[in-house]
Amino acid sequence: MQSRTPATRASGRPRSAEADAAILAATREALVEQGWSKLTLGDVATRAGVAKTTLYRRWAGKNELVVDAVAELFDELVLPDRGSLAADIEGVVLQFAAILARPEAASGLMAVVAESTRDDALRERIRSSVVERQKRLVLEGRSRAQGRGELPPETDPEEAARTVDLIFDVVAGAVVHRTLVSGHAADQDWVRDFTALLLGGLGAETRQP
Amino acid sequence: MQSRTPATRASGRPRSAEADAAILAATREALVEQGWSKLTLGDVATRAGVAKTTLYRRWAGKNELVVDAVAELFDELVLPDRGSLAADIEGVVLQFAAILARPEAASGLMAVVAESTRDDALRERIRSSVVERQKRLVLEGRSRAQGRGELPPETDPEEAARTVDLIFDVVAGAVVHRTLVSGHAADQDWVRDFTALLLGGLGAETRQP
Amino acid sequence: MQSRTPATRASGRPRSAEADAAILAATREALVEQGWSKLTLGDVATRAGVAKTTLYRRWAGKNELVVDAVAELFDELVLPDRGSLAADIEGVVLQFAAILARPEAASGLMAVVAESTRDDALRERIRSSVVERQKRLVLEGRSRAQGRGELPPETDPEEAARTVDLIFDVVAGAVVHRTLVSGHAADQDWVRDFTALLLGGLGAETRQP
Amino acid sequence: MQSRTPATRASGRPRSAEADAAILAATREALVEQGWSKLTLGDVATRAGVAKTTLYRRWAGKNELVVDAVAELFDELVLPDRGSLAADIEGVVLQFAAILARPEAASGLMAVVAESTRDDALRERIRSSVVERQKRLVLEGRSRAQGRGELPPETDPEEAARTVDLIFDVVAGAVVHRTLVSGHAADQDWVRDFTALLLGGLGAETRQP
DNA sequence: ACCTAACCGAGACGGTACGTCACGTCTTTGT
DNA sequence: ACAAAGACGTGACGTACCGTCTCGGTTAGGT
Repeated sequence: MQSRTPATRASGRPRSAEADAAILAATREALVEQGWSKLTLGDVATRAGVAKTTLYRRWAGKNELVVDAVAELFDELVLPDRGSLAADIEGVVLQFAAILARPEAASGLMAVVAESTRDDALRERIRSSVVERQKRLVLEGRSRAQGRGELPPETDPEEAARTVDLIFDVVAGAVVHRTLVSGHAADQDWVRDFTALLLGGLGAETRQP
Repeated sequence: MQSRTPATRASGRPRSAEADAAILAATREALVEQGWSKLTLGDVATRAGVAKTTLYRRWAGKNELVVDAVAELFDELVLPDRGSLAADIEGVVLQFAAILARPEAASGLMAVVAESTRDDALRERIRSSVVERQKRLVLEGRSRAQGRGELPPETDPEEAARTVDLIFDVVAGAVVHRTLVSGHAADQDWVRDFTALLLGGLGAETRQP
Repeated sequence: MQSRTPATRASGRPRSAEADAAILAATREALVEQGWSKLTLGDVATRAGVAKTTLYRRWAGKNELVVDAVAELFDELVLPDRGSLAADIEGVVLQFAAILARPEAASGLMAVVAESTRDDALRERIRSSVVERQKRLVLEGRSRAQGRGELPPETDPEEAARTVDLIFDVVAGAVVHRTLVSGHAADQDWVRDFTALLLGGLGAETRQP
Repeated sequence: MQSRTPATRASGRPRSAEADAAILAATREALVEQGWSKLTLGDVATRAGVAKTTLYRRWAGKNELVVDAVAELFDELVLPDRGSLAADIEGVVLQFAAILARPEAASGLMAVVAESTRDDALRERIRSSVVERQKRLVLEGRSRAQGRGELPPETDPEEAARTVDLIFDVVAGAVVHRTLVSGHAADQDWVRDFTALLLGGLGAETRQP
């Protein structure tokens, strides 16, 4: 995790860069083993081979640390090109569901969302580093579908933005609710049903004046 | 709350009935003022005019207490009869959004959902006392729409159940995501867009078996 | 145990006589198993097959209960007639040491003595039901020794009383200290040495007015 | 108090030296005001201007703390040189009685002795830090008396040790019993009588083969 | 043969203190 | 100059007993 060059002595502060990665990895590891509420910063520091002070020097607290640790997980999402809008959506929703099914994501993400209801800065941090960052997938999917002729080009840019937001709320919300609240896996069958509903709704919506 | 069996002889001093109500009210009050993470059971006990031990005698911990306190909030949901399925859905979704916008609901609910990712009993408690309990609204709405001829009578009961679950995941999930993650109110306009998407999707789904 | 006044009308159900004995026995049992500091009145009540209320109706608290429970132990002391004052003393001191070596006596007695340093009523209760009650042994021993001609008849009654008190303090104190503080058994050898010292001291004292 | 080994590397912030003294002083203060059974470690910590955790970091519990707090009291004992063995003994016994008459000593000491009947480590702690530590007085008194010719030089070292122990049990035990159980002060008169008895006994004992 | 008052068991109640844990801050020493 | 180690004040935790208070039910007098 930290020893890369055991030959060269590390005088000064060569540590800084590695420490960040080690801490975030340790945070995810601790989330898996203990879950949000039993995760302690002291334990994270120990796992990362770092002093507690070092940790506090870089993050304000548990919330901020976990947001950063969890946000990295979502960067692995990619929009597959399966030939049709429906298939593309199904693919990315399944990936999203797979990430959410991982204990470090589920436990950590919901907890910081809960905290963010009383902490605007935290909500903004979540929005920008988790949500907004993945909106690229919706945009990319739409433009690809437009290229295929499955969707008409948007006319009103403002309404288009509203639709992106709506889709995001529906997709992310439904998968989260299915996985965490209903307690069932968002598996192939469910994703197919859900995608059908979503596409049907979008079609209907776009058809209406 | 949990006593089901008056069959067992009631020996000794009976539990105070008022205490339960006072504790749940105090819990909601504390949720509003402090939020989940700063809510302490000692404080709740004090607010309720009750000893900490009394509280622990009835609830296993913070999680269970908050589930019960929050669950009561959702009992006030009613399905309005506005003449059309779309209007009915808009009405109940707006009510749901209004409850979620209340700080005691948002903070508490998300937190216990986060906790429930590592505690199956807690998830089940949430499901049965919050989610399942409100599924009545979907059922009632559907049967009313069927009466009006807006929806065909279901043929396959199993598929019908799956659809109810799907609707619930989509509605609850979308509203929660909109309110808590995106950080925008689920207002009239948004609800209208969302309802249109949902109904369109359902129509499309039922049309193409 | 303490009811002296049958003057007050005895209406209603009378107190169970068996309960008293059961409670005191249970107290001693609990003292053996848990020791003073871990002895709880709830546990004593359970052992005695009695409700906590019954116990509190009869004793003011742990201290008073333990004094009564322990006091009974010392009633089995008898002054043996072994033919000489020295032998008599050795006999009774050995008996006393044997009682003190029992865990219910040691743990309980020292604890209530400690408590009695801040509670005059408790000290008086200890004095009257434990100490004063056994002073009979000193008196009996002295009169027997006088009968044998080993001790002269007392001339000054006040001084005689003072001597009895002194003997009691020395005997009881020394055995307690040997057993509990020094942590050694007050065995045959020690008792012989101690008795020699005591008798020598008494002889010397009475010789030199 | 307990740290003896500077051999172990001293890393991290060292323990506050002042805290130890403040805690022991606060303990004695609380013993005076509340007595053993109402003394709480939380209160001691508050009085000492120290956190409860600091206290628990250094002492295992109430018992150990009180032993250390009380032990310091006995360090002020000195053997006066009054010219004769009897006078020396009277002097030191009076000092001992004066210490025992102080509420912090009486309440605390008896209580830990009571506890020690079920805790060998505690008894050993009491023995070594209270009892054994003051045995110096007996040794010094004897050697001084031997210098004066009041006592013969000991011949059998083993018997001499036994005698020291016996004297200690008799002196300490008698004073404690007089003070705490009989409830009378160990005043000048009583000490004179007691010393006479003790010296007479020792003389008689040493005279005997 | 009832009354009826005091007893009894059970167990919930408002409290207090416990001993532990994690927090976030602050000294130290070492490199 | 910064990092590790770890002690510090703070405050909540969940538990254990305390001594009191209902409860429903029992048990002996006194009438």
